[in-house]
Amino acid sequence: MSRILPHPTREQIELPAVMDCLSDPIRLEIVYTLAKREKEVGELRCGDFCGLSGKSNLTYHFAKLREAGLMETRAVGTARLMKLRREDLETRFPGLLDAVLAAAERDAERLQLPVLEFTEA
Amino acid sequence: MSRILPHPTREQIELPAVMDCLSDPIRLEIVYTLAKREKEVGELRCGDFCGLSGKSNLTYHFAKLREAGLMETRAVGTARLMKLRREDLETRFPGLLDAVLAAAERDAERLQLPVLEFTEA
DNA sequence: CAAATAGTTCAAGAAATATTGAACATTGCG
DNA sequence: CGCAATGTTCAATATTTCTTGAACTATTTG
Repeated sequence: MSRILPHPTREQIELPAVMDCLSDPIRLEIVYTLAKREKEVGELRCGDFCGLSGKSNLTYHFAKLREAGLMETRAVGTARLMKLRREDLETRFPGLLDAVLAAAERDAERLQLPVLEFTEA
Repeated sequence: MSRILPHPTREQIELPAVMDCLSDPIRLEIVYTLAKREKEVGELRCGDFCGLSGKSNLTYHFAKLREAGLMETRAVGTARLMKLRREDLETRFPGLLDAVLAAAERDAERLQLPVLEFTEA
């Protein structure tokens, strides 16, 4: 379990890698969920997505998202807390993430995205 | 050479397929070029992209773009004329294409996209 | 310390994508 | 008609990407 997870700097974020991340159903759902719930809870854990796939497969997708610069991961105890790199993405590619999220929202049903309204704790 | 090329209707355009198209360097360059040059020349031909790859490979990528609903292809004589389905994309996923194109424009050099300023005929 | 929890790593296999080249089809032109 | 030009098709291969499970590491808790 590596202590230091490599993240690209803002400038190192590449468009094709970002697009590729968002073209995969599992990763799109992760990003969508992260975006939807970041207002309530700042960060989510790996385990919050166990419904999507097995743990090792999730590790794989999370690595892709992190390496592409879409999210930031920090280790806290035995958990990994993740959040979207909204600002970096917005600075690097203005409007892109929002457009994708809005598109996903529109097609939520078609994409079988989770219904995440007011999940009051 | 099939006479009838299948295109999805506007409503049938799927987000993951669109994102996937735009995550491939060759296809992104095609879309970018199409977008940049549609003001001068309405449509481009397959042959206009021979620099990118071999003809049969281009046929493959064009099919992906067409089947994903990003572009429209019509046969004129022995040529295939293609154009972006801007309106359909804008209606279906507002702001998405523009955000991607703007991102590509910003990174044109990094992505090694062709310099397409005023190519006066 | 022992057990439980959370996630990683690695290797293997499955599946999807991309690339090539040779043969073919259509159309335009002399 | 016959040849050149423009693409398509198909099959084979190469490459990449995704998925799985077993073994492992680190951290917390009792």
